[in-house]
Amino acid sequence: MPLWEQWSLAFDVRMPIYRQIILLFNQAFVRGEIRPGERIPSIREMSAFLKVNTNTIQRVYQEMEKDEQINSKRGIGYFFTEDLKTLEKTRRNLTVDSLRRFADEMRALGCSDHDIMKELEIYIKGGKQNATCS
Amino acid sequence: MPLWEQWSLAFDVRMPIYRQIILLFNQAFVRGEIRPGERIPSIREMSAFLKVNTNTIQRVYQEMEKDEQINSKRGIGYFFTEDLKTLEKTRRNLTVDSLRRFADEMRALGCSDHDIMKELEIYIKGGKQNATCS
Amino acid sequence: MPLWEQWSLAFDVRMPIYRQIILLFNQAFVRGEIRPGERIPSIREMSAFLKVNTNTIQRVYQEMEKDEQINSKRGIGYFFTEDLKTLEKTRRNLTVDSLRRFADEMRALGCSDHDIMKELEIYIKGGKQNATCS
Amino acid sequence: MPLWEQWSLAFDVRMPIYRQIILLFNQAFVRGEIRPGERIPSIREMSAFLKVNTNTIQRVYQEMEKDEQINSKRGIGYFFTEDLKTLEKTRRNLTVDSLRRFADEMRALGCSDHDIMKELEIYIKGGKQNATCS
DNA sequence: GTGGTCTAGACCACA
DNA sequence: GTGGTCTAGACCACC
Repeated sequence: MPLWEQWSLAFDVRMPIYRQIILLFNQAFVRGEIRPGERIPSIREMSAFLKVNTNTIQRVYQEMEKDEQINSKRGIGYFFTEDLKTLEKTRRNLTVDSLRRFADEMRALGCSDHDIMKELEIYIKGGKQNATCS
Repeated sequence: MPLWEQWSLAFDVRMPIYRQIILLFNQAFVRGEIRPGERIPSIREMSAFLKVNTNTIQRVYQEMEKDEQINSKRGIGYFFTEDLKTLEKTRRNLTVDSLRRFADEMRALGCSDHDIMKELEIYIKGGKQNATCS
Repeated sequence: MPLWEQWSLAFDVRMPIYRQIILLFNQAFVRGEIRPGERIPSIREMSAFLKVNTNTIQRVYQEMEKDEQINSKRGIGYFFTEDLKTLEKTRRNLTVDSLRRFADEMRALGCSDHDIMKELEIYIKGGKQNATCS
Repeated sequence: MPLWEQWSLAFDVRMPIYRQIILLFNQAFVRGEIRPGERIPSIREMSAFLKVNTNTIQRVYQEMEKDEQINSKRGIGYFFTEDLKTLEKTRRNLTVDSLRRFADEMRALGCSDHDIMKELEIYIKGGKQNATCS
């Protein structure tokens, strides 16, 4: 079963659909579930898989091509880049974005650095309790 | 000097102005910078402070009222709730939202729980280097 | 203890405060808790009791005087009417208003007349269960 | 003929237009005149039908979305929820609101439970006479 | 085309 | 003065 068939899209959670799809591609790429150089489905196939408009997929591929994550070969299809530096750059970008946003949000709530670590530890390990956050 | 005079709004960061303002209110509320029961500026005052339209502030206040964080008294003004449970609920909501989003994002990149903690520690302590994330 | 000291006002439940107060007066009048001809508190006393603006009470008394439920005697105070027909008219008005509104609302939900009776019986007798309403 | 084309709005009956529209939607929903999952007219269509401003409809739809009665899909439209629990919840809310308000109003007039049933029966069956209400 | 946001400005009832 | 509602119209991103 193709990887993307199990992707689920959240319509309108303040992130446009085409960005959600790009993110899912990137995450699968970083997790190693897409091999460098691998062919990706055509726009029509993909839009059928995800049940979204072809224009949306069109835009997804355009943006990913602009970021050099995929290459189009006219008349053949789209292929993931084989450049490992791109992979690494993607990983870094996604990681530091998450880290920065998370740290900023917690500090805005008055949490000290120590609190943040503690909250996260509790959340990951325990499940649902959280500390007092100063 | 009023608290809100130093608030800065980032126009167009993929978050509508009214949501940004709500977030700023909530964060100040959680940090303890707003006393329960305190009166908040009138719609007209606030819109002058933040240099946005009165309707935008109106919307902010109405949404916050629906979440029971403030109460309106017609012809008098808006007042923060005195219910400390609301404060606690707000804190919890903001905290677990951040935690969940962060953990989900990192796991989607293939990070183990141990990796997540390590990445965060490095980010907070060190500055910008990050681990390899498995 | 004066009757009105236990009256509670709901700020902003889509019924202006002055109307709420008039309603409370009328209900007490209909229930027989106010004797015809009885003196009612001055505007200043009443506004102190209910913790509302004197203008609000002013309006309450004006409207009630217009409806001939109270009479003002200049320099002395306000007094409830001694006209029993007024009392009866008030009772009728309040009753049919409630009945009509209730019946209209239930019919708008698709309830038959029989359903309405049944729902009401269940609500009054039982507490919280209600029928299926067709 | 579309359902909503026969809806009539009462301008200025102490209930804002957007609330009236929400109520009409809810009542039609409860009466089963709207199928779960059905698409509802676009904001612009609806504002043309009812001859009110687009913003008013926008507000209607947003409030209904927050109550989980409809879902928005950006660039596509609004759709009624398919969750039957929401339908049932709506029915219950509207019903018990009516029941409670009615019972409270009648009791405030000094009616016993038995009187209330009797008054309602007379009103529904007979037309306009009402009992004496103790 | 759709929904989403924002502005400017008006009017109202209320306190 | 306050909050509440509504309109007209603009602009945007998205599908």
